[in-house]
Amino acid sequence: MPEGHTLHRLATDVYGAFGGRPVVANSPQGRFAEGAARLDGQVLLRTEAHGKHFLAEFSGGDWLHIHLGLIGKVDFGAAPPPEPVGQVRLRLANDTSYADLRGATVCELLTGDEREALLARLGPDPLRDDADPDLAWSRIRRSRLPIGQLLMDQAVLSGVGNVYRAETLFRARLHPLTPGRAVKRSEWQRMWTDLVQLMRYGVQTGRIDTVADEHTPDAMGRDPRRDDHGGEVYVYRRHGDRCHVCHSVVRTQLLAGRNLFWCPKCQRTGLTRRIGSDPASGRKV
DNA sequence: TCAAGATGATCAG
DNA sequence: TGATCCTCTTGAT
Repeated sequence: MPEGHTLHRLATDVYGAFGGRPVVANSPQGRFAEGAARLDGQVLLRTEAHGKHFLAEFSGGDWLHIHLGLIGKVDFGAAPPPEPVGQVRLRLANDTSYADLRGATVCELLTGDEREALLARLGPDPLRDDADPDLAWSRIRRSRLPIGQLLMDQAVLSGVGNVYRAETLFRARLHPLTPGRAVKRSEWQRMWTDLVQLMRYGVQTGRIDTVADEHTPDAMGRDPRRDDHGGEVYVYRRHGDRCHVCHSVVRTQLLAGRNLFWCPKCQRTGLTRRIGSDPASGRKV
């Protein structure tokens, strides 16, 4: 679930359900009992998302900070809330709604200064209007690490997870193991523009759909993807299946502990460029 | 019934 | 690089 678009939706949804009013807060599981007790009765002033981090400002001066990690989730429902099911770290409620947080890797209260420090170590977020893609570029162009690894580094840019990484690299026809310093500036600019567009669509729909019109199930006469909440994709978790474009078998490999997916034929660009050479002379394969 | 994974990140060595 | 944490779902046994 949680890539950047999920968190931006969450910020909107939490404010929609609880904004401008006092909340009832508790921690049925007990692990956030102190923090919840502190929030209880405070007015929710605003919510925001930066990359994969959710932040909410309360009238008492506290910032609620949530990071969903790999498995965290928030479920909304109409009041009155039922008995909590499973491990509910935090429940927010009012007259009309409730929301249950489960499985987050971070659920804590921050001061304003701590929030600032958190934001200072995040790279630009394609979903934020104030984001500067050049900040990410200045890191990428100097790094010998694979672009596939840099895209997932939240200090380089924030909000991109494994699905957007795989898909944006496919759409750029760039091999995920291309060293950052062998990526051309024009390629980076196209990828950033693409990420902005794909992730905005994700915020609107809650789905990650990355295939062009001519590659949809309807257009190609194949069954729609049905395994998860994701939409139609080119390579993410499609290893062993045929590429929609060239019919090669999609490959997978572990990189820095995460699964990488790519098409060996469509994504040959960049792989053989020599590190340190003039990017303009980078040879396409 | 139970282990393995999963759209994440941190820490030790 | 590997171990670890968080929770729930899926698929094998």
